[in-house]
Amino acid sequence: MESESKHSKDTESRILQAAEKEFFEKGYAGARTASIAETAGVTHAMLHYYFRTKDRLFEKIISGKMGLLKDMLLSAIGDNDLPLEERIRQGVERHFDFISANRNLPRFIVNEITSHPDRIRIMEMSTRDIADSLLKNLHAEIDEYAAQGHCKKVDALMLLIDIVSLNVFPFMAAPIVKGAIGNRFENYDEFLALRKKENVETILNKLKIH
Amino acid sequence: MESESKHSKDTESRILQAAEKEFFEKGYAGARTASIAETAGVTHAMLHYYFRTKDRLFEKIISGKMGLLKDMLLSAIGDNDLPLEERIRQGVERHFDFISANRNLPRFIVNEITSHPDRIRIMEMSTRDIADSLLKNLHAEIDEYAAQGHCKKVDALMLLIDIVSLNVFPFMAAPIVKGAIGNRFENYDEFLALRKKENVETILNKLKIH
DNA sequence: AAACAGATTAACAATTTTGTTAACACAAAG
DNA sequence: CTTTGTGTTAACAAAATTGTTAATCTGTTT
Repeated sequence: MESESKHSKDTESRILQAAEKEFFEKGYAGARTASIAETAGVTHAMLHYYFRTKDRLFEKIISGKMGLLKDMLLSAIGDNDLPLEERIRQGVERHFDFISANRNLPRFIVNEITSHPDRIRIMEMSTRDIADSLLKNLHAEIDEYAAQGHCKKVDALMLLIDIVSLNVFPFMAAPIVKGAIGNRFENYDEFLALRKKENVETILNKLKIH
Repeated sequence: MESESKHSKDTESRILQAAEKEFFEKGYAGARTASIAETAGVTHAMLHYYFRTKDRLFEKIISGKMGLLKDMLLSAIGDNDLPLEERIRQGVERHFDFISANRNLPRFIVNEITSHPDRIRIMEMSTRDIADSLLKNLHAEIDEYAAQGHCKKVDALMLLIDIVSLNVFPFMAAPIVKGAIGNRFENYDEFLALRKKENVETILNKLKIH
């Protein structure tokens, strides 16, 4: 006899979990509340019992994952006291790993932002704040290192966008990249491991003096 | 028998045009046939008259735009007889311009591929074929130039993915990038112009010997 | 002009999806 | 052991979306 048979308080979190999966995979419009409920193993009435509407459930997911966009950007730049080059190497790697651990987060965010521009205008602002504080530091550091002749004077904003572009693409466009690489790799993760190294080199290469 | 359109202009193409916009913006699930009809300036019955179902209309759009994915990859590498470096510069620029002229095509394709993996498995194959023939040439050329000491020996596949990553991202993630750049530029197109140059340099920098 | 054929519309029907309600189950407290 | 409150369910209702039909219009053909 399982004690979790009827009155289990974890149905709410089960719904959230199932909803996250559904929303991430199919987007807001494509997600079906019935499908979410089925995945969670409950009636779809429960979904309304806990979250009133599909919209409010979606908002719960959004606000929960919103901080991750922040982390996604922040993880691109290390925060310790290593030499700049090493910090950037670590930053790129951490950023790559972060996206790897949240593979469909970028696509989801981009999608919902473009199809509901109003709903998430807050995010645009917060993105700006994060990027601003991030870039102010990075920009100053690069200038300092460049003045000392240790690296080229590259634009911090462009460098940040380079990092995010290179790291996000192999996950966001995974099905297409998979098609392009064909059978050159055992599996996709093997390719990703190489890609991570390649991205680090590409970024550091932009800083090298030659 | 040549006179196909009896009454109004070509409503069929107007519907197709409106449908493309709707599908590209909101994806298959988010698109509304009524909205498409309204944009086209006709009753939504016309949509069914010409295309039976939403599904068949979608397929029409897909097959029509499918060749563009091909072009998108092919445009990444020039096809004339300039020196390799110049060819790549031209290729990157043409690729950038192509995406710029089809700004939401990448997001659309990626989305539909991930939410209907079965429907478009053909594309995975064709992508592979294109990439294969493209890379075979590029790979040989890079090796040749590298042997002559004109450039570093970089992996052609990685270079291709670099190009596509860097060029696609500022369009695919436009709302987020817009947030990040804040008020550093007059408008987004001004940023894009600089970004295009930056991408060319980033790619060519990977080939330079130092 | 009459007949004809494709194009168009409005009203309607079917289906899908979301949201609600009322009854029921069960554990804990009085 | 009743009461009480929350969790649960099935059946229902409402809304939204897709798909259909029959009647109408318009240009073309005979």
